Amino acid sequence: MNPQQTIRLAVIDQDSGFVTVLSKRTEAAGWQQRVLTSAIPPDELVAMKLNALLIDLSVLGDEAWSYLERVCGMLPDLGVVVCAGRSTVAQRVRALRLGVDDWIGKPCHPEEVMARIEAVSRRRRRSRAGIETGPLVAGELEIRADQFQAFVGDGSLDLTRREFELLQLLADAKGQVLEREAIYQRVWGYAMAHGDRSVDVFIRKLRQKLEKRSPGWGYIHTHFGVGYRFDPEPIGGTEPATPAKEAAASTEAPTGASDSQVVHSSFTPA
Amino acid sequence: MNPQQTIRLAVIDQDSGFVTVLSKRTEAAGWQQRVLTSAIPPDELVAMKLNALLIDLSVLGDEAWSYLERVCGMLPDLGVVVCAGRSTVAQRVRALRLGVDDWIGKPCHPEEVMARIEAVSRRRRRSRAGIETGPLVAGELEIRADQFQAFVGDGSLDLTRREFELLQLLADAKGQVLEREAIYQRVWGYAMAHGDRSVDVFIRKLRQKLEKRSPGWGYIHTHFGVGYRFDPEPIGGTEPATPAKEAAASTEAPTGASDSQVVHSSFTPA
DNA sequence: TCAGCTGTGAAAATCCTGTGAACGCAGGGG
DNA sequence: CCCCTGCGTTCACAGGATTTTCACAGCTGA
Repeated sequence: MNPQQTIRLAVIDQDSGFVTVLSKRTEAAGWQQRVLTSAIPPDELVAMKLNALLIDLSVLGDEAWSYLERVCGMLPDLGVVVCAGRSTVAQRVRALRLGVDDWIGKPCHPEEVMARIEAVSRRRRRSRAGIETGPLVAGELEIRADQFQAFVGDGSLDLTRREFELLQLLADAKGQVLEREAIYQRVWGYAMAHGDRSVDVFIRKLRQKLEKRSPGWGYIHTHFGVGYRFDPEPIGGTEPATPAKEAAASTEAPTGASDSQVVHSSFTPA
Repeated sequence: MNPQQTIRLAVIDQDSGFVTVLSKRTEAAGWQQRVLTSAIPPDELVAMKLNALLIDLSVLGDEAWSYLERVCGMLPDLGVVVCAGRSTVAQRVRALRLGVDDWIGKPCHPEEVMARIEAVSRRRRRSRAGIETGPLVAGELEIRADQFQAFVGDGSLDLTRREFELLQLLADAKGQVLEREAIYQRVWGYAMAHGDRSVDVFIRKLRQKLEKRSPGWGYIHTHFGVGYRFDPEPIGGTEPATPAKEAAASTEAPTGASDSQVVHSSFTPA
């Protein structure tokens, strides 16, 4: 049901006409997109958790090659597409050898740009899928996306598809509070009907299974009136046998001082 | 691992001038290259263990799209680059969406063609490499790709073509859950029609044959709502001859290897 | 304390997979 | 040329597994 992963794209371009047209299409396609008018440090790109980047060469100026080299070096899993008005074979070859995935000449058709970006991120994903996709680890939990399975210390957790996708989503956004609407949208793939409690029910199932296999850890925290947050935290430690009673009463952990930002549904692509 | 893997390229093109020039360069670069003047069945491409393919669209004629779909479907780890004399945006988009990795217009510079092929195959290092060396062994099963046959301890399993390809695909991805769509795409070569149950039927046939020749082993596991996973695991400790419902009834195996979500192939008491 | 949320347990509704069997097709033999 | 056989595909059904829905109880925060 989820073969097509949403594309998280950043566009670095000053050609507002082009960007506007492209944005309209990407939005319609449900991509998450961020537009920038100048180059930003590669580490900020890392933080954006992108899977594709479209850069107009002219924005980069003299730094172009070194910038591309750094970006490709630091984000080996990012699909990088460069576009440029005029270019020579030598430039294109140089960029491609540097690690850039595709080069498109301008003017170009937005549809083709999108198709190429899709191709590039498809390839990245595939190449990572089988080999050494570092499993997501949290607390005693380990999630392997390629196996559709989650593991706790002594074996695999027995999760259904929805449970797994929900857990994966939460764990992927570790530390962030996700609103129900956003969760529903991303796991179920469409908007949540008014009064739907499915998310709550699945949260409960996850909590039960997690508590059973990995007692003494609080994994999923409720934010009243908002949603849920995943954050593995060993609980007090006196009563591991206590049922799914949450540590919601206890005030916030000292660790998560940084991001208590809520992810709103409006940020979520279809 | 070697960062720079030799590229094994096949070129399908009738433009001898272009091919000659390109060959000179690829040879100088140490690539292994095979030149063909007409399309060959995707399974023969599989046998060639390529990591990149360059096709001139005009060679394909009317079959172009279905051929590309089959090739991209059956060889998801292959970098496919299409080149063509004249083309429209719609054609390029269609090809890219079909799974083609790059599209180059002719005339083009050989150096750029090579750079693009490199870019496309850059991330295609798969663990398949190790498998080529010897037969794939799993449980009591041994699969020899070169002979198109599978063996259990005392003799060969006779599998039909589809059965063999399915088994090979699964075993190749031992431990990973493969979704039905992905399986179908890779074995049949094109997208699965909605409601098609062929995969399930072949899984059953495989399970029957495996259980008959190698009882007491669970080879193919079902992940409900997702797909199948190949992983040889001896069932129950003591009585391989009676895989009744006991296995399912047992709550949790402390060993952790077993997973009650997984439906083991069980033979029905007639 | 109150209205609004969330946790829970269980029933009801859906969806998914295993299975047996029929169908159509292609190749080989008679 | 026709029949037989092996293979791949399709169908319909049954039994389960999973998801959704509901009603109610327990909490939360103002």
